[in-house]
Amino acid sequence: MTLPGTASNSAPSGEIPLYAARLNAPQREAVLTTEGPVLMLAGAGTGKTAALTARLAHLVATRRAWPSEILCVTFTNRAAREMRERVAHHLGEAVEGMSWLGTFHSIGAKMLRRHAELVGLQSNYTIIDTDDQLRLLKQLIVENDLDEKRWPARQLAGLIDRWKNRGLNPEDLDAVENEAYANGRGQQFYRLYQDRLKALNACDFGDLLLHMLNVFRREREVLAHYRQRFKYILVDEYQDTNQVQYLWLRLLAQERKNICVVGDDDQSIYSWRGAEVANILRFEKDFPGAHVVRLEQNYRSTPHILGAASGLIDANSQRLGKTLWTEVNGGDKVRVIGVWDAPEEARRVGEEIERLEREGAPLEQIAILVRAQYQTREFEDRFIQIGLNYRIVGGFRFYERAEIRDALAYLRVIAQPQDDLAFERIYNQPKRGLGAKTLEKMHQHARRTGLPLAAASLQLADSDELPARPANTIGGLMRQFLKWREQAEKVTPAELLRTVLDETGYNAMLEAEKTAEASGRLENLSELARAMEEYETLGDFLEHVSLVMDNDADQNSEKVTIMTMHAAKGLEFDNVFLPGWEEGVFPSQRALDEGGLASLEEERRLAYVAITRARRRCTILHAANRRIYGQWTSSIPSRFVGELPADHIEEETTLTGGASLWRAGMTEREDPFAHLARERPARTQTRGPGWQRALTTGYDATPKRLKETTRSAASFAAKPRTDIAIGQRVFHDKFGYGTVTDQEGNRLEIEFEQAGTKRVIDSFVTAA
DNA sequence: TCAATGGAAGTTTTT
DNA sequence: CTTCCATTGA
Repeated sequence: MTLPGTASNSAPSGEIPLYAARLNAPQREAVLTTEGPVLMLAGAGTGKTAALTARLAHLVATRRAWPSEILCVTFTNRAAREMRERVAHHLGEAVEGMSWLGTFHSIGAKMLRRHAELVGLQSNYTIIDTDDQLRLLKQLIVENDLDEKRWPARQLAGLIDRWKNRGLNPEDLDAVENEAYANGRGQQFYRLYQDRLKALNACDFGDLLLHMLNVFRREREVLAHYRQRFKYILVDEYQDTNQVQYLWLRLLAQERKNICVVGDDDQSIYSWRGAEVANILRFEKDFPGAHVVRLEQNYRSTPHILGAASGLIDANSQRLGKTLWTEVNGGDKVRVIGVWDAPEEARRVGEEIERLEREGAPLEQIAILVRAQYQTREFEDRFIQIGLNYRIVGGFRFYERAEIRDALAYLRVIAQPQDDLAFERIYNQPKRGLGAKTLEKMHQHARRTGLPLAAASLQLADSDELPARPANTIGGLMRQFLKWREQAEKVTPAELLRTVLDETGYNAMLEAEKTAEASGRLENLSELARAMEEYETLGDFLEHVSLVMDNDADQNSEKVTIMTMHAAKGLEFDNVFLPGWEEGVFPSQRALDEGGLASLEEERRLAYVAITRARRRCTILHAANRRIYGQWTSSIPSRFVGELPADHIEEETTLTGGASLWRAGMTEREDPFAHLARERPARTQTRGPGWQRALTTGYDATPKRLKETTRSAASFAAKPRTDIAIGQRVFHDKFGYGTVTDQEGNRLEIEFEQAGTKRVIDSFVTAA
C-alpha cells in the first residue's frame, strides 16, 4: 500500500502538510491533537468535515495508524460516502483500506457477519426492514390471540425499537417497561419476536447494534480484538448517537481513549429515534481530560442568515453554547412572507424560483425544506403545472416500492431459503391461485416440522394434503427456485433478477396492465437490475439494499430539490425556501401536544438546522390557511417567526395574507372566511389548535415591522369570476373539459369528463 | 380464490 | 383526503 504525502516526505519540517494547509487554528488543533479524547464542537457550516477528513489523513500520513485501524462512524450513508470521497482526495488509493468507515448500522452488520454464531445466527442472516418487522409482529399478535386493534403492531414495533436503542434485551426489561404493552406482556412479545427472528436467521436494524453490543459485553476476546484493532475512533454527529451506540463507543474506546467525537448540540434533531443529546453534553465526564475544540467560524452563510439562526436558537435553554461568526459581509436579510393559503405559498415559491432562474441561479442550488412529507405535495402540483423541474428526496424510497420489494423478496428466497417473510410476500405474486387457505396449511406444516415455510410447502406439495391444483403450483414454484438457486452460482445477480422476473411472469403481469403506473413499475425494475450490475454476488447486493436505502438517481440534471429538513442536515444550498412556518405544522402538532419543552426545543433546533442550510438567501413562508387531511385549517404564524431577531429579517405580507388579517385584529365581519364559518359550523372546530391556543393564551404574534405589499394580492380572487358559474362548461389545461359543480370564492369544483371531480383554482380554467 | 365494497385509521422525522 | 384493512359476495 502506498501512503502518498506523508508529513515527513512532502514537506520540510515545520511546514504544514497539504491536508492541513487550509484549516483555521481551531480546525488545525482538532487535526493535530491525535492522542487522547477530543470533543469537537462544530457549529453549522464551520468546516467540520474538512477537519475530520484532515484528521484522518493526518493519522494515516504520519503513520500513526493504517486506514484499516481507524474506526470512523457516521450517521447516514450519505455522510459516509462524502467522507470517503474527501478522504480519498487526501489519501488516494489508500482510502480503499478504510474498511471501517461507515454508518453504525453498516459497521454493526459487518461485524455481526463475523460473529453471527455468537448470537445464534448464521453469517448470511437477512436484515429485515420496518415493513417485514411489522408483518412479523402482526403474525405474533394474531397467533397469541391478542386483539391487534387494541394493541397495534406499530406500537409494539416502536417499543421494541426503543428498547433496542437503549441496549435492553428482553430479560433486561423492568416491570414498568413490561407493562407498556398488552397489560404486562411486553417482555413476552419482545422475546417471541427475537426468537422468531432467530428462527428466520434474520435481524432488524436495532439488532445490528444490540447483538454486537451483547457480543462486546459477553465475549472478552472479541472486544479485546476490536480494541486492539481500532487505534483511533472518529465519530461524526455525536449528538445523534443513542444509548447503544454510546455504549459501543465506550467499550471500544475504553483502553486507548483515542476517540474524537464531532457534533453540535444545537443540531440534535433525532431524539425521537433514541438519540440522546446528553451523550455530547457529558463527554468530558465520560472521558476526563478531553480536549475540547470549538469550531465557530462559519464559511457558509451570510451574516443575516447566521444572525437569524443564532437569535432563534438562543431561545433554547440547555446548550453548550457557541457563537458563530463569519468574515463575510453583506447579503440579504432573511425574508419572511405571509400568504393566504398553501396553494398561494406554492405559487409564490414557484414565482421566486423562476425569478432566481432568470437571474442565472442554478436550480440544483435551490431547495425547499419542509417539516413533513405531506407538504411536498402542494409544491409538486404547482411545479408540474408551471413545468419546473424538481426532485423530491426521501419520501417514497426506491427500495420501498411494492414491485422492488417483490423482486427483492424473490432474490431473498433464492439467497436464503429460510426467509419466510420474503417467501410469504411472493408465493402468490404474481397471482398463481394460491390463497389464504393454502398459506395456512403451509404454516401449520412448517410449525409441525420446524422447517422453513418454503421447505415445508415443498413437502406438502409432494404429499396429498393439498388439492391437486395448489400442490402442482407450489411444486412448480419450488422447482423454479431450485433452478434459480443453481443459476445464482453462475450468472450475475442482475441477470438472475431478469430471469426471475421473466419466468415468474412478473414482467408479463405488468405488461398486461398497460397503465402508466405499470410501465413505471417496469421501469423501476429495470432500474433495479441496472443498479445490481455493480455487485458480484447476490449476498453483496442484498446487504447493500438493506442498509443503503437511499437512491440518488438523476443527480446531474437541473432540478430544484424538495425535501424534509431532517434530510437536509449536512447539506447546503445557495437559496433555501422554508414553507409552512405555522403553529401545528412547524412546530408540529405532535411536538406541541406531547413531549413538552424538550420537544419544542428540538423543533427549534430543527429550525436552526433548516436556516443554516442557506448560503446566500433564505426565505421563510407561512400561510393562514392550509388543508390538512382534507380539512381546511386556519393557523397562525409559527412562534419561531416571532423569535427571529428583527435586525436580520424582512417581513412581507400579501394583502391576502392571513397573518396580517389576524394580526390586525380583524373582526369576523371583515374576515373573508367568516361566511364559510357560518355556512359550515364544523369549520370553527377545524381551526388548528394553534389558533385555539392563541385565543386562550393570548399568544401575541403582532409583528413589529410589517411591510404591506400588493404583490400577490391579485392571485387571491376574493371575487369569483363573473364568467363562470355552477353548471358552466369549462376547459382546464391539465384535466380537459368539465362542468362546474361548485364554486367557493376562487375555488371551483369541476366534474371533468376524463379526470373525474377535481378542485381547481378558477384562473386555470377558461369558459368553454 | 379474487374483486369489490365499505369503513376505519392515520399522517414527522430514518438506519 | 388518502391508504390500508377486513368483510362481503361472486
